[in-house]
Amino acid sequence: MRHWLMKSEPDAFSIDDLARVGTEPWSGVRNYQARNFMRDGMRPGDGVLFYHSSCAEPGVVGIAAVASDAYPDPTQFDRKSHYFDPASTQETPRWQLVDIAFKRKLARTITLTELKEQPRLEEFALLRRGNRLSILPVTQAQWDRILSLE
DNA sequence: GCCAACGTTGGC
DNA sequence: GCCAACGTTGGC
Repeated sequence: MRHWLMKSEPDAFSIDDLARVGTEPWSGVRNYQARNFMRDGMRPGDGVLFYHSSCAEPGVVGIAAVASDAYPDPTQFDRKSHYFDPASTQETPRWQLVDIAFKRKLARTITLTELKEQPRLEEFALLRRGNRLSILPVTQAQWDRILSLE
């Protein structure tokens, strides 16, 4: 089993939203590297750190799990969607997604500030300079270390 | 709101 | 294939 971190802006979709709906198709990813992680890397059951970005207190707020294999993101075909991609066709869809299932909310937010203070997390992709990827791989050691802070 | 760091686009 | 311009992300 692999582990991942997935970012979401809480104003758009928060850990509480995920708790409410239970399972959510992770639509709208329009970055090839992030898509490739979903398409080629993720398997049902993989653990996901749910991260709030672009907010007052950025950090890891909950645990989720990959709940499906990758399949075409329907929003790419929807002309009314913000994520519509005119270059994508039903025959050769460009964008894929996976379903994400709520597991639990953390007792508290493990903040980005705290993560930066951890010497053993220097290699963590989230903390790398200029990182903007919305989906990142997390090693078992990083996963354990981050959750030990809870 | 600012700005650094990227990714993408499109002219050539 | 290069690269400038532009758009986006995301912390602060």
